[in-house]
Amino acid sequence: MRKATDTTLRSLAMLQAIPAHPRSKSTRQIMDDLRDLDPDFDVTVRSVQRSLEKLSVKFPIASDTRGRANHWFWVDKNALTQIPAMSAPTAFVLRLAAEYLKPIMPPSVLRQLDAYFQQAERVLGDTALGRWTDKAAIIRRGPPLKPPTVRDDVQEAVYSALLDNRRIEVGYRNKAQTRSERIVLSPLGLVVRDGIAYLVATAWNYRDVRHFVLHRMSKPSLLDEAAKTPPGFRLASHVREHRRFSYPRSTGKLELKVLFDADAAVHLTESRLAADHRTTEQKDGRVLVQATVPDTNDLRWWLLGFGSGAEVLAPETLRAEFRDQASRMGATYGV
Amino acid sequence: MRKATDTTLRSLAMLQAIPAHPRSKSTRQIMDDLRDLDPDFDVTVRSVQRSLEKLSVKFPIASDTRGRANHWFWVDKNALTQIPAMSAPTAFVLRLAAEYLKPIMPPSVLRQLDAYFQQAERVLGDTALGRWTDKAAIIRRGPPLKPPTVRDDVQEAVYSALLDNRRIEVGYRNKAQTRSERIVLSPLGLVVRDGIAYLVATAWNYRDVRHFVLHRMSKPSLLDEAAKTPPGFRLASHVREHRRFSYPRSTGKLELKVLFDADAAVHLTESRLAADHRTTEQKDGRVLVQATVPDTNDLRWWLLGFGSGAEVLAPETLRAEFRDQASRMGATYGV
DNA sequence: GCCCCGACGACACCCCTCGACGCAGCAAGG
DNA sequence: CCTTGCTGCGTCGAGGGGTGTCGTCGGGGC
Repeated sequence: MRKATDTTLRSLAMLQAIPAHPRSKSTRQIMDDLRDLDPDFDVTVRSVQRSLEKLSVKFPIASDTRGRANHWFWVDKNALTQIPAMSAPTAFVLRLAAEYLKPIMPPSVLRQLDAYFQQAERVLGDTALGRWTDKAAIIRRGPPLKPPTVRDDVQEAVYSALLDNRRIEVGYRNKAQTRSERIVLSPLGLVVRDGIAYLVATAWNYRDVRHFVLHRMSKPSLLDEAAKTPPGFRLASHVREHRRFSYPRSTGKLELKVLFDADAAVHLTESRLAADHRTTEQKDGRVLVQATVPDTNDLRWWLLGFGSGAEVLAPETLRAEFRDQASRMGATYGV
Repeated sequence: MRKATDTTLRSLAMLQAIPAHPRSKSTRQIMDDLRDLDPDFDVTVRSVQRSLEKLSVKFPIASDTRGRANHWFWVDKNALTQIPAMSAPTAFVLRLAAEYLKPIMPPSVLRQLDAYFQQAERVLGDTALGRWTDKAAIIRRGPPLKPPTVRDDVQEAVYSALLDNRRIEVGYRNKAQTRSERIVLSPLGLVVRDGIAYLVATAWNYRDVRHFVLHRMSKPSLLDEAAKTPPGFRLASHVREHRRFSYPRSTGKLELKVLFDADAAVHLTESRLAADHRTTEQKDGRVLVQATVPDTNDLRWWLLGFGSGAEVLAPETLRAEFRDQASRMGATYGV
């Protein structure tokens, strides 16, 4: 009674229906999922059992007899096969990306992507002649700040809470790390800044939105209550307005005019500050950069970094700020 | 005469053996690859033909008759199925990563990973209740510099050249963008810094190692000659030594002591500058940070960014540099 | 023009998968 | 303790689909 069914396709769907290790699915549930996916996959339970058994020989899946039912799961969650296979250039880019992300993302967050990075490694291992560490380098500005570590269970729980829109209870240490108290949070969003992950949330039944860093959380437990979102809350505008994050100084834009030393200007002849970015070389070798940019604290921080290598000409208010900075620095260093 | 062969497994392997669109493989070659992979996959050419035909009904693969042979390829290179299926947390992290990488990687480079990002989007689209743009935000320091665009063909050719260790001929515009000349390069490595991709290479048969930015290249053509590597060249040490990249000021380390304003210190109580990083609060509210760090230009740039919010105490040589900077800034702004 | 190679249609064979049935074991409920 | 229901698993018969083989066709290469 074999119908015009495609075993290959069904096997593929089955492999995708099986969850990774900590979770698992009963044979029956896999069959149901399959039928939901495509009515053509409607086969006997016996067939599903047989297929699973067969696949388990060649794929790292295993079953666990709990009660009277067999529960299936992927043994090695890093085992990742994909179709089509990853190409060498893609693997290369993935490697670059991994290198990039390492210093700025919490390690436990990145571990989610380990499977991809490892596969990239495998692909390159097969293809490349030389050693790949010797073919690519990533350079970032600034000292290599080490992001604090986030506990795996915390991270997973926070993601689940965000995904399912549920409340979560965690232990939260205060800044001095002296004591920890349990709090119930309604997660609103996640913000990552310079390797530090903040959960934007409301506590208990309060209405005010606060920030909780993930690396001070412990012993998470997901609650079955729905998260309470303050009416009209939007993460994007919250981030834009909150001083801890974006630091906009005004909503307007600045008509920036800065004179850069030849050394410092090398950056800016290649990258662009804004769409209307213009550079003109001066007689004295310095480079005048003009651009319309948002008025933020970060802009000041970035410009200050050049020290005497960058002279702000306009707007006058910004020039005044820099004059002020210069005089205060002179004071602290006793010039 | 059917042996104990598994059609499902072979089909899966076949799908992986087929390359994505611009490239393609003949039926014969697919068969050979299959046999190389696993001797059990040894079947007639006819069977391979049949399987391919069947798979092409359900998968976006197509054939192209060139000469007398059929060449197979993936039509939609964004079609990516993987086993096991991507979990929601992984998709979320991938989204975060994408957001992170967008401003600092050349767009054409990132496009290699589109398939992954799109799949993450698909997974989240199924799972998430709300809109995901409203649940995660990435914040970086500094103004959003726009990286220059790299031509797709250039990028692909450069990667291939690096992977196969072959020479490459490209058109290269000079800095003023006035004229372009053809050069033959032996690629040694790729360096990405702040969104700008540099190909580290030697030109023609010269021995000196130079840097070529990818966004000034055009009309690439891969040559069949092997790349010439200067004896003893290692990208990692090259990057470390070359002043355009890493800017180490000395090989030693600095015993850094800096007083930060309370505002500025918020960063440093969470992230760590080095393993031996210590912070102690002073009576006046400022925070003393002590750490042993590498002696680089970037460190200076980063510290300068805080302006009068950070006072370098030790080492004395660095303090002298900052005093010098302060006086020069005072001069330019006429304090 | 000859020859080789690859695609493809046809066909027979038989392995492999599928559904069906039955039995055993376990959990829950009466 | 027995019954009921569900699941796993062994077995069996059927037939469909995968497989090798052969023959034909057509396009390049020499």
